[in-house]
Amino acid sequence: MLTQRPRGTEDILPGNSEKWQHVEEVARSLCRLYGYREIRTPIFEHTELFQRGVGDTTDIVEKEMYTFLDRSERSLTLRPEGTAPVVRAFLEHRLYSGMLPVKLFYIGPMFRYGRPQAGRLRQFHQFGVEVFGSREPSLDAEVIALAMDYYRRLGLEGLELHINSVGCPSCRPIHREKLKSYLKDKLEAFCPTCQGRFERNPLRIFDCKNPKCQELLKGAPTITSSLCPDCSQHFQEVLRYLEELNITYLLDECLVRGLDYYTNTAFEIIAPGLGAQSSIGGGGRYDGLVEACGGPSMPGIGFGLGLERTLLALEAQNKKIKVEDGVEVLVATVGEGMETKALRLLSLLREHNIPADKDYLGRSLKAQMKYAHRYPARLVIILGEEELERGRVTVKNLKTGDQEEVSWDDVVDFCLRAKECEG
RNA sequence: GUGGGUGUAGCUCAGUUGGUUAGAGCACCAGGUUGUGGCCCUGGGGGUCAUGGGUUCGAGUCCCUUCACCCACCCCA
Repeated sequence: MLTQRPRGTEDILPGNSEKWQHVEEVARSLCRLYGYREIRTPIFEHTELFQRGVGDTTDIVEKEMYTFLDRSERSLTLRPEGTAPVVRAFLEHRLYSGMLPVKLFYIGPMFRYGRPQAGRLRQFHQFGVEVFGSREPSLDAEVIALAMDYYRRLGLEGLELHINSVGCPSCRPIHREKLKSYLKDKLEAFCPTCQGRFERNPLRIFDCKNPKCQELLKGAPTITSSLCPDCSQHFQEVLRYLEELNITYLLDECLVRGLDYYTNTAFEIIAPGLGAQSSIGGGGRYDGLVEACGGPSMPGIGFGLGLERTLLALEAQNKKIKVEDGVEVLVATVGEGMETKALRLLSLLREHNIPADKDYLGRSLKAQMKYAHRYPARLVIILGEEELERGRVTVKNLKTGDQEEVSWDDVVDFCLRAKECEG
């Protein structure tokens, strides 16, 4: 269908686009406060970047990527997430050879092919940050604090911060094996889904909602108990810093992030009451990713927040975003030959940064007044033959209904003053 | 990707056991005498009844296809 947008995409229309501008503006100003600078990477990248960066056994890479060949037979992919492209740019431009740490943020569309649902689109938007060059636990705390601060400033309440440590390449495999050997002889009793998870990602079994599976999991080894001393200490310090910052968290040993590159700290932010798409953001540390992408050994940490879901959460909590609309002045005309004067007045007002507009449908004065009210406009300047012959115009304040004649030369000043009064 | 629900004007919905030119409210535009909004009155524009096919003398109404959205799962943002 020619007039139908592709499945899983959205048009952001006036009335809504202002809300997007708001959530983006809050993100930008917050990043400035925290010392993060914006990076803009391409919408598409070489397919291999995501295969290596995200992990080629992940669902994202296996079945959710928008991959295509360009005219030179290069395999390209619309970015499904923000971290791998930022890492790529970080390496390509050798940002690691400058001042560390490098603190970056991005806002933009991501693409994943899946069955759409509310809060789950094929083209969706994320606000994310990435920091390279430090493995200090205090940085983990800052990154999490930034995410929580963002939601707080937007007015969201009752969010849950789930946090866990997924260990490092030296302790995670050990835990994985411990868990598998524990589950091995009980496997028959688990639900089919969990049996499938056993080989692919045994840690995911903890996620199962089936009460029978949960019962069977009691007594299973937890990741916390398998962490190596370094990881364990790092995690404890992160938690301590969070407490110092008064950020409440939920220790969630079931939390396993879906992307391969995470190490140590993993977290997820949940907005209860959003249905199945209640996870509005998440992130974690990825100390091995930069090196895996061919760069130097360089720790990293970041998060990605879903903007559509954030907006949904705001709506669910009845947090209205003020939409700025209307104009300061609407110029109305009466009689023939007023067009030129109206255009000149408009350009004069706009030169003085007074938002102004006029009717372009040749409406009667009555209809122009109605238009002004609907717009809405604060002032209407009426250009009529009678006044203009005396070098004057009529200015009507729609809020108070007051109306007075002002000389043409004073109109701009008059509007500026009126604007300040109501300012 | 799996299972289920829904689909009539821009929006919210009517539409009787299938039966003439498919309706209402809101919104939009114009009038209600000659230079001033909200209310009221009158009129107007706008729908291939999501799509393609089938059953029937006849389908918005019954059956199937496709598409889109919604819900759950999978996964995640």
